[in-house]
Amino acid sequence: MEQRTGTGARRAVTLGDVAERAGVSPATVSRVLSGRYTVPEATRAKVEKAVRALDYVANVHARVLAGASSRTVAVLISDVTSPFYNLIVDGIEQQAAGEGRMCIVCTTQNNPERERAMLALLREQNAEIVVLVGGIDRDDAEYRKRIGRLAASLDAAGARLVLVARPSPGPDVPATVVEYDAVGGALAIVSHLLSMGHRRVLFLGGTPGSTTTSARVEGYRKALAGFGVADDPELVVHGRSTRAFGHKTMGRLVDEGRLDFTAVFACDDLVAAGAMAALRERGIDVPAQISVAGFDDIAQSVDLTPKLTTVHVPLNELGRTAVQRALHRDDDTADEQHVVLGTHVVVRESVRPRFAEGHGGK
Amino acid sequence: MEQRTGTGARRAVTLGDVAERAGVSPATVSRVLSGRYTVPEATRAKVEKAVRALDYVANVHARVLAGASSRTVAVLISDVTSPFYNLIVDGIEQQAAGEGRMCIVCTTQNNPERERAMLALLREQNAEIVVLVGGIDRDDAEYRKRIGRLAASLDAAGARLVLVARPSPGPDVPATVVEYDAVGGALAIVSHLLSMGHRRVLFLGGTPGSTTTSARVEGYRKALAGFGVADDPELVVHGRSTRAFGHKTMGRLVDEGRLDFTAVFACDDLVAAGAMAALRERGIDVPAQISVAGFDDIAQSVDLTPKLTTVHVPLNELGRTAVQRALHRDDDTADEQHVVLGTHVVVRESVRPRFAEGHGGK
DNA sequence: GAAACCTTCGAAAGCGCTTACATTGATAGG
DNA sequence: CCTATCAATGTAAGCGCTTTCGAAGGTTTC
Repeated sequence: MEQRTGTGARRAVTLGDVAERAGVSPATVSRVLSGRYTVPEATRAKVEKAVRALDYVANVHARVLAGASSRTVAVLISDVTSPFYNLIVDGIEQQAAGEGRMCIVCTTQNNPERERAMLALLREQNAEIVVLVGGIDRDDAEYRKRIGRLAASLDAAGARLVLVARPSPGPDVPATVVEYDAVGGALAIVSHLLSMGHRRVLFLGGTPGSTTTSARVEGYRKALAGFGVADDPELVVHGRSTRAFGHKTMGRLVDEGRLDFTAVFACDDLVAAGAMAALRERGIDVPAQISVAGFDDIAQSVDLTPKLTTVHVPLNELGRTAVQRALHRDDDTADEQHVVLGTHVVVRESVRPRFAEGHGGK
Repeated sequence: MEQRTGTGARRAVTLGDVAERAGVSPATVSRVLSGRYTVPEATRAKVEKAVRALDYVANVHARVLAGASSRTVAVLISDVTSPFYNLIVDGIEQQAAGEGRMCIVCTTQNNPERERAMLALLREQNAEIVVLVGGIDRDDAEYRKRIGRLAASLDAAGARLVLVARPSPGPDVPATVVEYDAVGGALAIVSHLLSMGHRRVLFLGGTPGSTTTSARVEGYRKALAGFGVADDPELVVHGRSTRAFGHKTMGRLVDEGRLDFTAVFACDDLVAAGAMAALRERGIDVPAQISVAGFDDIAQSVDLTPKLTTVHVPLNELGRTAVQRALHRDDDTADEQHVVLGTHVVVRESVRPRFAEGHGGK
């Protein structure tokens, strides 16, 4: 517990208090606590008893200042509310906890200004590793320079930059990168759509230019090319990756009579959910009239009606792997500092062959 | 950026480096940075220039150790993945960010052992406020004692304990408590069910004994009493608050022929989602044959089929209010340290009058 | 029984910062 | 012109810890 001086001023129990109570020096207490020294059983017992009696907890700030590791993993995401980020963070936290690390999770709310401020804060925190999660809006030279600088500065401070679900900024940047195969996933699911006879496939959602979107569009185009289908720019409609966007935009498309597609590849499951809701409201049956496919395989996609056919992304594993690789980058067992995890199509109910039940698109 | 000495040892830029470069003393740099002193414009400019030139960021640990505030909000939840917690954390982060605070989010993974360890870690962190989110498994004397001790110890260290969506441990405990009206919400929605003619209402899910469950059960019982309906213990089936539990248990109930209810009040929306899926798989129509109501109003409840009738809980506001009250507890404007936010029924499609379409329950 | 060694543990420096106190030079008052 | 006053800034202590260094005492070796 804490002690109060007569004036009401307050201070926490310090290592010195423990030392005094145990009848040893502060140095000995520190040694017992660190656990990395051989301390005779008798001494250790005395110290541990005093620690318990005083309910002592060390002051991290002092500990870090004196040179110990902060044993902290800092995570920066744009939005706590998104299931995509959640699942990644969950993986990060599980692994971090398993390795005895704390997690600091911060959000940028999609505000570049805030991202910058947060990064500064995280640098101050002396985190062991700093994890940046999720795609970025533009992968340009300026961004690469910034990230390179950040990586170098963390590296210089003995910390490690980790990029999860975000492309590598280059091989010479000292960072751990853990991505998933977005192009492959998009290629696979759009091929699935095409193999079911669909020829006009709407690509819906995804901030234009963002790395996440680009990869998914690339897979989409590759699939079209593979099937010899022309790529109609009219069929790519970008926007924010939210349920609201999917809902609003699909509604507008239908209302404007632009229903010249028989399948939709939504940039992610949330957009797919919105789009399906909009179609249902207008009496258009999924999948009988229109097939819908998503991306990410978030938990709720099995609760959509029909159950969503989508691309499974190993989100939890992404998080776990990132922390594991970053922490053990000296071990020869976990040496790889750029890993790409595989994705795969999960076939459920929202995709059906074109004209399967006598309905056609349009 | 950082500097390297010849040996490859590394150190970050310190305040002293800035001072040297600016040609002033460390104290002056500190004064400029803190912003709470009148420093002549010329000096301030010199210092700021040096700060920028060296890309200096202060070391929080040193800063805190020397007595400054950590400006940190620590949050403890059991699971990042749950939409209920997410939305609360989102609110906490928004408010914290608005007030210039960092957030540290930790999870206990529902492990009491881990919760204890985390609490110790958080105490070490010298957070300004420590927020505990969500109900607890048993509100007994032992728990109250523990929380009382924690509150006192934080208070003694100048920090504040905040309880969100968790009942108050007593009026004399120095803590900020922000709850929602769970009993009222449950009362309202079960009354809604009863007013639709349902008489046998299954209560599904919720860890038995947990404060969250207890409050919801209490509202359920009150509603029954209000309508003069006997409370059949057979109709209360507890379990974990997950989709999986709702799915499995509802499936089992149906398969065992225990379908002697016409409505279900699920302890939360996730359980409702699972239950609805199980019913659908067995060809039982919701809401024609069975009505289902949930609790929490998480985002995905509008994407269930039928759209879920549920109780809206102001999760985001819960988070924001908590931080705001805890931080401004001296202001007379925000003085209230125990607030209960209201809940309300959101009527959607999953509840229908009993026998509405010629179907009966059972 | 002296030399060599090991074990145990205390003294003290120092991590990077804030701040109470000291110092300086300028301005004002008598 | 000397001193009181004040603004500007430097000096130095100390926050609570880790860790190097060395002292003290015990054990082994020949």
